[in-house]
Amino acid sequence: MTFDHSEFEAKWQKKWDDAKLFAAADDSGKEKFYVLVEFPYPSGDGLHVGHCRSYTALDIVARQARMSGKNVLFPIGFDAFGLPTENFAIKNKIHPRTATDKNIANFTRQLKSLGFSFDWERVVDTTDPKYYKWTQWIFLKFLEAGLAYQAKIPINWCVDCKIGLANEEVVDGKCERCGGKIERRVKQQWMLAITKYAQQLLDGLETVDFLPRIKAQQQNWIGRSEGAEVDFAITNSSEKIKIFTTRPDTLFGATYCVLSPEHALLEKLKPQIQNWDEVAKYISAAAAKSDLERTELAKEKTGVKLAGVTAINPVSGEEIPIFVADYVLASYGTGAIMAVPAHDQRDFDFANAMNSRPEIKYENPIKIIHVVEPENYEKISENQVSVFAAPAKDEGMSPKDGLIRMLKFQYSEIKKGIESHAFCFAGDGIAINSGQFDGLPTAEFKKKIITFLEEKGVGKMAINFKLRDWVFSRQRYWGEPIPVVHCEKCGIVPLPEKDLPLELPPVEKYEPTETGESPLAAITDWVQTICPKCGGAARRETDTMPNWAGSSWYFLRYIDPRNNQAFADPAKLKYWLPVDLYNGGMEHTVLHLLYSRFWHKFLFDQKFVPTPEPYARRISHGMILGPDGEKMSKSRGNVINPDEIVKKFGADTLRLYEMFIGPFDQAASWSEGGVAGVRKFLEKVWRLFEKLAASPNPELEKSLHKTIKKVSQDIAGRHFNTAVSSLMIFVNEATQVGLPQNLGEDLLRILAPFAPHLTEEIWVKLGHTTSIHLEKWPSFDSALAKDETITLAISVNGKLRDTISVAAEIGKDEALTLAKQSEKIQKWLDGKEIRKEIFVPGKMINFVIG
RNA sequence: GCCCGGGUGGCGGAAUUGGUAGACGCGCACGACUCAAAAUCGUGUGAGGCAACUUGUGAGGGUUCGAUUCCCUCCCCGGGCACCA
Repeated sequence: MTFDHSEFEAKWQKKWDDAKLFAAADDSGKEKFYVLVEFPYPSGDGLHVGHCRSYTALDIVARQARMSGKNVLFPIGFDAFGLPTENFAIKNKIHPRTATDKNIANFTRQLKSLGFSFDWERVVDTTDPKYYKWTQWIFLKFLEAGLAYQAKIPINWCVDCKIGLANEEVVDGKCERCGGKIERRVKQQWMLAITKYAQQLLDGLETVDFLPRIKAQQQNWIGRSEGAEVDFAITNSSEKIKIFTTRPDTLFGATYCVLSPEHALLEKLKPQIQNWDEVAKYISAAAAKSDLERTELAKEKTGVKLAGVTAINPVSGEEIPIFVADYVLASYGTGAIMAVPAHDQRDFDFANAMNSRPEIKYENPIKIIHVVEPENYEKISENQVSVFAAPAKDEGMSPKDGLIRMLKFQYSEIKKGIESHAFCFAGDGIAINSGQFDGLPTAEFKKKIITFLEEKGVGKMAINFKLRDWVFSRQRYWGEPIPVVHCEKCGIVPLPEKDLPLELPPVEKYEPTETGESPLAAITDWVQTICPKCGGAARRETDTMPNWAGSSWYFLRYIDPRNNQAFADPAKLKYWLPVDLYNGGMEHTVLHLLYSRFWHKFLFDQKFVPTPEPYARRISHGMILGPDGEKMSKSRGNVINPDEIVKKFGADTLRLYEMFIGPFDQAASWSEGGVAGVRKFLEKVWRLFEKLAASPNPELEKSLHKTIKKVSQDIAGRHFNTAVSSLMIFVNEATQVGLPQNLGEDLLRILAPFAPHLTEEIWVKLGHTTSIHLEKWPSFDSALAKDETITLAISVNGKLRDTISVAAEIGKDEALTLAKQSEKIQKWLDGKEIRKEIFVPGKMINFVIG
């Protein structure tokens, strides 16, 4: 009557495994197709239904590609270094190696229980020394190229994890993993110079097919802005302030400069700064604040005016004050700015804050000089303007009109030479109060002023990125050891290649230390070593790599996973690269995805890989939320365990349900009822084959061809939900009229990638001796997939009034004649003049009447 | 504030070179089978209306013979970035 999935799912999984049915061949004459899913972090919690969504979708793509004659590489592995395992190991007093092996075994069991067509011959594990030998090797290449370096810098220190973090790992001022507090700590750290690749990482995005939101997020993170670097001379000093601005056209309005509290110039100017005590106090107060505090307290701007030191505006020649203020960041641009309070919101706020202090207000208030007038007042948006005090409300005038009236009045005063402290305008426009440049539109002004500055030797065109170099050191045990030694004589000495891998030593205690040193530092006989260069005493580096290291190149290792001479054979790399389709979570867009593109671009420049980009196409799946519509979490108690669904309903049901749940790239809530509905569909399929129809059915054959067409197109477009629904429609129809075997076999073929176990079981029951998964993907006959008769909609004045059934190829005249014969239509047309008759072939007719 | 998504029945969602809104599934109602229930099968199901018909895709405008789809203004939800000069 119905089927018991437990009777055949495990059976087929084992048979496919034993037969190595899905192993990719490196020497195939077929067209290659590399399908990649982000390899999981084998956590103690086991597989998440979110993994299943991603893996099932790409499994379908991989299976369909195989059936269509492609040589498919669909690998899987484990990204197993990382904090949760280490913390689990510490808590339960077991070695992280043991915990990792156990977790990998559990994940493998779960992945196999879902029937994914992974190539199990190519599994990689980032914590395997045979694997991380090459992670270390790539690190040494970075070192050789000068892109890995040590720096003493303030880093993001997670208090709970006791570990330094990259900027990318800090979310809302908190640790990306544990959500704990971040402190600033100055530490000697290994860095990777990802900023050297900022432009390439940006340009590369134009050459690949990434989902628009992924591309936008990467662009956002890289944060390129174009502008100018300008030197401001300092009175009575040979020093100068180098500033970066994106608005060099507002240079005539620069009425003060600001240095960030960390700026090196402050120390140099110390002898001239008359209020050094006050300045020093401000600097140390700023240093004590965390980044989060700095931005949280951003509402009120603070700062100190340097007494006895001023700068010279290079175009106006005006002497202007210098401030130190923490609204200027040391890490961006040159760490110093020219401030244009008339055209920058932040500078305007700061100027107002300072001008409210009596000692500044009465002595020497900050000038607010407007140098840009809006070109078209009607077009300005309200958020380009900020005002010191809201203008008086006028009866019957919209806020925007009030604003425009105020601006027009203010600018007429400004042009009379009166300074206005009332407002700031941040938009583009036409230059005023800018000497010879008056009348120039913003864009043109920018070009001209840069040329002018270059000729005068006080500035140049400049580009800045928000992207910072990658903090690559971690002070924990469970990561790849950084393969260098510190020699008193020779300095930093890389380990020779023959000494790789540098394995993690066994250790008694892998707890993090309070001092912020790696647990490895305590293993004296491992730390103390000899210098490979001079043979003298040396100390090993005790920091390890971040968990992003191993995942930055794993897709390369899949191509040649057992190679001991190289990370992969160049000929194999040339055959398989780039990855044709890569799917993963949105949460990795500015972490893993950016890092791995960076590593790949570096390896390309070093001629180790044949393509400049690793991934030709990147897509992303939406999250699966709990039945309550909230993110699944243990504390909410809304976690769905795939094991339970597989046990109760079967792997095919879980797979099919997760495809049917909604559009692949959008978030979707779990629904128990939906799972049951999909299971019912599969039972319907089963019953259909228990009693096949004897006679052929041309009508049903037409439907089948339509279904083949739709499913093929939907897999290509990754509309898995509608592919499932079209399969349901066909099965419903077949249930009504009976399914002949020849049509049933094609149904099984197109259902096979979705429900591999059930289709294999039925296939064999039909008497076949080879696997359905070796079958050819059916092609459809366009003539059969087309309808001979169609329903033509007839509307009057755009409103549907009747439908008629006609031949698909019907012409306009004939259709109109038939339409006019309809009683319903006659009623609407009766006594009215037909002004227009519109005929859309195959779709509809519209009568426009008076 | 800026940059991406998204807003359609009781629910998940379908339909966009503009052309019958609500496919498919869930839920619900009724019917068949059954002593009964479950399962299964069948019928119906946006709202209002006996019906003719009216109305309906976040709100309001616009273009069009015709708008979920295109344009303008705005609201709400989700994600990312944010004192980035």
